[in-house]
Amino acid sequence: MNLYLFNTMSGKKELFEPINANDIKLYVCGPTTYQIPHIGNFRTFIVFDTLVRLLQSIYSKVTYVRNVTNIDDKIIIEAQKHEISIENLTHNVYVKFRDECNQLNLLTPDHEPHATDYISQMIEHIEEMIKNKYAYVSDEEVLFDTSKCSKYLALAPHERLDFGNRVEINKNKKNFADFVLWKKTTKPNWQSPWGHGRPGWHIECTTMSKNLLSFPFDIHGGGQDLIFPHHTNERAQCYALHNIECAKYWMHNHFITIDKSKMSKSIGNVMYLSNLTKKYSAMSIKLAILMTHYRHPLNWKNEKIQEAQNIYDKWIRIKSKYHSNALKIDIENEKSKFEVISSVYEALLDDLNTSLAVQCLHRAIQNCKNEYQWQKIENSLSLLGIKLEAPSHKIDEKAVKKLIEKRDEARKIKDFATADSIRKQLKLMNIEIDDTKDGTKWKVKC
RNA sequence: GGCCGAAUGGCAGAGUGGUUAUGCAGAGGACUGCAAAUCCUUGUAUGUCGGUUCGAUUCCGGUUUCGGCCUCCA
Repeated sequence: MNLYLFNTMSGKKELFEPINANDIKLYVCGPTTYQIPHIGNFRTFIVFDTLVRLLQSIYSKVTYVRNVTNIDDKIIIEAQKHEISIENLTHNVYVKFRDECNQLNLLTPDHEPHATDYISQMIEHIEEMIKNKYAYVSDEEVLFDTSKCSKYLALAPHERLDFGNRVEINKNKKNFADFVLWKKTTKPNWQSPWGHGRPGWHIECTTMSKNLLSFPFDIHGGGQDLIFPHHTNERAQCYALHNIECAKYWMHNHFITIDKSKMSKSIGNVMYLSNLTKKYSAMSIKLAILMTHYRHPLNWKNEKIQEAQNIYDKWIRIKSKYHSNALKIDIENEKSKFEVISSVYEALLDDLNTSLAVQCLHRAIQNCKNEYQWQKIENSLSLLGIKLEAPSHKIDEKAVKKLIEKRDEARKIKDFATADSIRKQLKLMNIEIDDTKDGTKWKVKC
């Protein structure tokens, strides 16, 4: 069983060979909790959720870390805007974020470190970098000296470091690409050897990954836009501390676009899960995202979610067939609980080809003959983190049954006008009915 | 400007040097009082110009268009 992953570092699909097969270590850059993440942000978390599930199916232990950046300029601005404390803002956003993760059936990471819990370790690391001559202190900040890192642009070889005309030049910097490790500020502030201030963005991830996973770890993931400068700088910082690569494999997902423009808060073309779930189920939104390969752009359209919703609804209907005993067979042992559709698995092992995996699922579902095979299909779906569950609504069952009885009576005396009007009434209650040989069945519309 | 990526049927989207996936939508049929669902049948595609090849959607080169990164970013 070989897992191939596209490594940004080499620009190629590579055979995944773990550093230690007894404990696979994965770090994914998580949300900055100034605003609830939009669906584009969630693409990353959905993609790496699938990766973690796949890794868990192969290896006995997977340590998954996804951080929470809870200190950042944007957070400070947002808190001021709403006249609330930074702690309140970041906590509120984090709670909502976790709720949306649950709706999307995302695994809870083994560690979800909050940046503010690691300030003292960040300070230690910055001190060490200064000692190793990779960092220097200016009037305003502590800066990282990128010229000391010979392979600084290894992850992003196409970047150029001579575009000074595009950005305001910071006179304190020795090199244009140098970045901030510690910024001297009064609000919010932590004490440090360089005075009051707060850490730079890049050191946060380095410190958290070092503390929870140690270097080097297996996989570092995130959105494509983090390649430069964030991940480039994380690499550089690890070199400054240990003179090694921090991660063996770097994985980056492409963006969600709307009208071909990247979905981003700065453009303002964002979609939020809470809006989408008013019309579509969270699972079908997840399915819609997994129907495109993670390294390809995903242009968001309502038609696309509707398609996923149609597919998901159909799967729910098919599932109910296998729970009706009609096709039940004896399952010999517990084995089928762990078996998956091999074509689905192979697709996932090939650089997480979730799109192909869904297509293989269509075929498997089409050919499914018995409950044993259905179990394999559900196992395969769970590799994608997709649960087949009809949404639960508060329904007055008695009222529904009464209406259906009334309709059946009308049908018996061929009063179809009354029968149809009752059906309309039920439809308004979000109830779908189905006239079968065994009588009228009803269910809540997905 | 530098670099990178993409281009496939109505839509979405994989794979593949030769038999042209798959899904959604559409059309026709079966079933049904009518629906819904289900089943059967069905059409349409590889941006453009060259090259390599017996054969290219696939490999190579040019070109066009779109998008991304270039210290806000998933």
